Amino acid sequence: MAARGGCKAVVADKWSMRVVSDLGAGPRRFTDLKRGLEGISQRMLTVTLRSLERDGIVTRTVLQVMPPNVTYELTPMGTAMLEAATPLLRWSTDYLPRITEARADYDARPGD
Amino acid sequence: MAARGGCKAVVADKWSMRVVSDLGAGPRRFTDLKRGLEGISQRMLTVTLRSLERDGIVTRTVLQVMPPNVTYELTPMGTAMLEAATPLLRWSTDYLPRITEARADYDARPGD
DNA sequence: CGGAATCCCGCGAGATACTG
DNA sequence: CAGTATCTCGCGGGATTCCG
Repeated sequence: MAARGGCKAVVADKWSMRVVSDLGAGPRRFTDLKRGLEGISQRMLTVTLRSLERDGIVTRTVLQVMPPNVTYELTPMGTAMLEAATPLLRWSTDYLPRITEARADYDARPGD
Repeated sequence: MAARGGCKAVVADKWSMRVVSDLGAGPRRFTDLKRGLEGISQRMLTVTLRSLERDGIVTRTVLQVMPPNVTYELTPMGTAMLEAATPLLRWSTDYLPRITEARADYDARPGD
């Protein structure tokens, strides 16, 4: 998916799907998103949001005040993407236990 | 999705989804997969397949002959994953033109 | 608050060579 | 054919600092 030229594909990116998923619940501010995404650095959130904005997945709305107020929101295209991704997200949560189990089995095998 | 401990998540990996997608059409041999995946190196295909096997997404069947004959195939879990991913795969092909366009727009903007 | 800029390190991954 | 082993390099991404 659109992976040419060193730019990362949306779905092949570690954080993009999670950000989009979080934004599915409605518009969020930068700091709120950061709080929700355990383990993301400030830099990566910025980079991820810029990329999503560039791809037309989210909009960025700046209120010129002090302190700044920046809100992110899914575009219709972003909403469509989240809807398309929902079955896979469900699969990942449903099957996580089985994957964990499969890994344990694999790692426990004689392995020569 | 199962991203703890330095192991890469299946969907957040550059090649996993494409391999699974290719295997959706039926069992394939190593070299056939490699031919189908433009740009993948031999090493990355090996690594990707090992990871998918470990996660219980594909099976690896070895015929002990010379030259070797190794066939990969989706497990039921792998098939379930592919089915869950289908809407997102469709989205990505459907919307690729719009993403490309959005990027061009973004890059063409005054940019301050 | 929401960034941008800079520094820096580890690992992701290509290239190449060797094997059952 | 289908790998493994090694070496190497680039860049993904964390930590830190500064700014409007």
